[in-house]
Amino acid sequence: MSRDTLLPMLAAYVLENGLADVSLRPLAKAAGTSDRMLLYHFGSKEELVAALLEYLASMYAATLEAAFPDGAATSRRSLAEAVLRTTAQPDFAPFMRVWWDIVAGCADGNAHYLASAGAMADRLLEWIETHLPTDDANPVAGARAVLAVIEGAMMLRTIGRGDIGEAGLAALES
Amino acid sequence: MSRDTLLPMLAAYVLENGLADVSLRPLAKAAGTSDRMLLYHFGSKEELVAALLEYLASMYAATLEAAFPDGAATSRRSLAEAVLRTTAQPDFAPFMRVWWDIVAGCADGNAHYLASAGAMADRLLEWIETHLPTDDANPVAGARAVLAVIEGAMMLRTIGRGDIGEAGLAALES
DNA sequence: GAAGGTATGTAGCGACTGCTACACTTGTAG
DNA sequence: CTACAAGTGTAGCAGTCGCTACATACCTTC
Repeated sequence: MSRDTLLPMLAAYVLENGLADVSLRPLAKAAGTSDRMLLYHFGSKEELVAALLEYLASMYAATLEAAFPDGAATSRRSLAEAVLRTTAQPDFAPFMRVWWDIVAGCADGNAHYLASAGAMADRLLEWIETHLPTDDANPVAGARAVLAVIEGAMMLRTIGRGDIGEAGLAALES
Repeated sequence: MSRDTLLPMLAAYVLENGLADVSLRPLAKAAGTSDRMLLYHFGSKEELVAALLEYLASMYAATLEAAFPDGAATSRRSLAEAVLRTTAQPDFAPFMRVWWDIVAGCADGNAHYLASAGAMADRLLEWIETHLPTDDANPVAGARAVLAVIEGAMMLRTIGRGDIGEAGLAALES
């Protein structure tokens, strides 16, 4: 049982139960070990969470290409719609919950959370940029516009205002 | 010492220290009372937090008109920029931290958080709608577009990617 | 076979959590 | 003046938290 064998199980537990209120003993139980051993391997809870965030970010990067529709979109808006549709799938919900825990952690000023969230946003931005319509006049600006609208719509959906978010996609029609 | 005299002090403490990990004893100390009395007045921690969320939402509504620039904007984009500029002020930071705690709570499925967050989003949407350029062709759709882009930009700023959010404002140019 | 690092189990520390039991003082209504 | 509800202080319950001390295995290297 090393970090590498532990991390996938820890990540699975966190995706199922959230990251905000995670504690060592249930986490250890889910991974078939003890809090004692988690601290042995990771040094402290803080370092464990940092490793976990890094792992989640890499997991996210690996999943991106597989989980999201591929091929170039026909418009900025349809690309945004496709991403939103994908993140609305039930299997995506656990990740979304963890995502907002991470954002809240960033708002608290936690550097580990900031690094992880930034990496994930950058990865999605890059993915968007490569999947814009091939005739997009300004892919760099376009990707940022799409990302901002997507994230806003995802947040609005999270707080029960998905209708506003969907209507907001109209911002991408130009 | 009733609920009504307690709530402003409790809200002040939460704005200073976040909502996610709040606990009764420090909260009581900040309000000059005891955990015993908080439970006496509110029944349970859950009901206390529910009352607090409602209070924060009403506080937000009352602040909106005062804190944000008034008058009609010259364009959707300049309106979004003005709101973003306001929420970037340091005095706004405490509220933003609590805001992301609330969003994370929504992602957890907490009904009280959902109600509060929804109310605040609706209020901001309404404010945006009334401050759009007077010649906006479609204020209803425009307000939703502006809100989605704003929220996305705020989230990106929170995770240290404010540059992406600002570039994303270009989505509002049509 | 001795030595020494790696790994693991058991037990417990002090601090904190939400909450409650009990006693006590008020303020007010009959 | 009495009765009774509202309000408040003290103390403590059972549980969880991150973390540590201590002992014991194992497995490799000399």
